[in-house]
Amino acid sequence: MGVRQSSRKPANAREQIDRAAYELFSQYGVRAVGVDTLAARAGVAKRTLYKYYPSKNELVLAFLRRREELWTRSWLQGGIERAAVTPAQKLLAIFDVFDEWFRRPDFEACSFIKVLLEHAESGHPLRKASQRHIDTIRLFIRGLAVEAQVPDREEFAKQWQILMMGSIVAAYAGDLDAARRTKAVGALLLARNGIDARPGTRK
Amino acid sequence: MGVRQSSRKPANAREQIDRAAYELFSQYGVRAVGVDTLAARAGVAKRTLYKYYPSKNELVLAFLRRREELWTRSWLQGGIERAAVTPAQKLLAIFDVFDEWFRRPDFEACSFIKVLLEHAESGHPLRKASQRHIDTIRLFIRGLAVEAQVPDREEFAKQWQILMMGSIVAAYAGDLDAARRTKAVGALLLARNGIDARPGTRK
DNA sequence: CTACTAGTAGACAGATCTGTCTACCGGGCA
DNA sequence: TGCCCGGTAGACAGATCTGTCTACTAGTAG
Repeated sequence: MGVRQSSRKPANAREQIDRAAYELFSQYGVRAVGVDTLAARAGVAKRTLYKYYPSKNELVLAFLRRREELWTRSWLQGGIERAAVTPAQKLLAIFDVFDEWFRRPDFEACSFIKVLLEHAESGHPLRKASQRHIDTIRLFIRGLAVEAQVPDREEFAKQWQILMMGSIVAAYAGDLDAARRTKAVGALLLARNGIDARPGTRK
Repeated sequence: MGVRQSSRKPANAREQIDRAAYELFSQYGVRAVGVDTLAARAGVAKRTLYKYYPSKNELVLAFLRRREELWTRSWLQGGIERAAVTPAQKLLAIFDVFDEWFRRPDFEACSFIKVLLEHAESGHPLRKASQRHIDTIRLFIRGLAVEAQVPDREEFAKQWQILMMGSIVAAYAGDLDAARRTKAVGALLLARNGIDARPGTRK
């Protein structure tokens, strides 16, 4: 029975694996999902999975890379670019994008934070990878800060990321308005840095 | 050999269990620590453990309660009371206490956040318990906001907690100065609410 | 046709997880 | 003396976890 489907859907087993990993890991966390569950969800034999990824760890690393591509770049950065024009407006638009995200019934929080908190051992490859992905996001913020001509870019970017991560955790803890609330604090921080993000310019 | 020690250290098996649970769960997270490891660390038979707690879940709930007592009340609230006098100063002192915490080599982040993020299922008892413990902290903040005569206490408390949680995650991701950075943002938020926390009054 | 490639199904090993159970020990107490 | 009580050590059941392996199949290229 299962045999027949192989000809109907031979479409890259690898892509199926990556998709399933993305769905399951981002929703439930990497510790909570086993490779059997994963293979089943991907509609793929466990053997095939281990052909592409020599260990679950490698698969998780690939998941984190995919998360950066789909979540960080496509969804977050893309959403911001679409929503705002000036760099200061883009910074604030992060929280508009978050606002919609927090209200989705399947809101899953940030995978990088989740993986980071799941691994206490400081040298663990998954922990280090999560840190790097978090750094990547901060570098993006820093870029916007530079464009916005914030005096101390580094300090500002770190503060802004603290706001972002705090709002995500708060939303996961049940505060659906966390994005709106955090945006207000962000506006204060921008103002303190001499940036007025709400000029007469439309949108 | 192990027999002899029982008479030397009969001191409440239960207390030993609670201590071990606190150490291991707070450091490594609840999913990462099994009951065997826990019983071994407590120097107690697994049977004894299951006598006091009918399941691991119950043990984790007890751990969270203990965490609230030791971390939230004793350490955090106690530290704040000791460090500051006025409510506004107390709010800012949170980040002084955090600053020292973040620099400890065994900095373990917030157990409530960890447990929350480890359990995706919205109705899960551990998730709900974590949310309640996070609520407790916010109520404490809210109390300080009331004392400080902040106009909108609820909104302020939620924003302040976002700052707190964001700084903890940032510190766990490697930013040792997260507390100092966040304190600066907190000062902005206080100022916006008409509170000047840095009067001539000493300390 | 042959050989190769990509994949399947699923058994298996060995570790680890939660939770239960038996058999035992030693001190306090009536 | 006899009995209970708190605790120990560790075997066990059954699930689940990562990772390996065999035997098979279907499609494709030469």
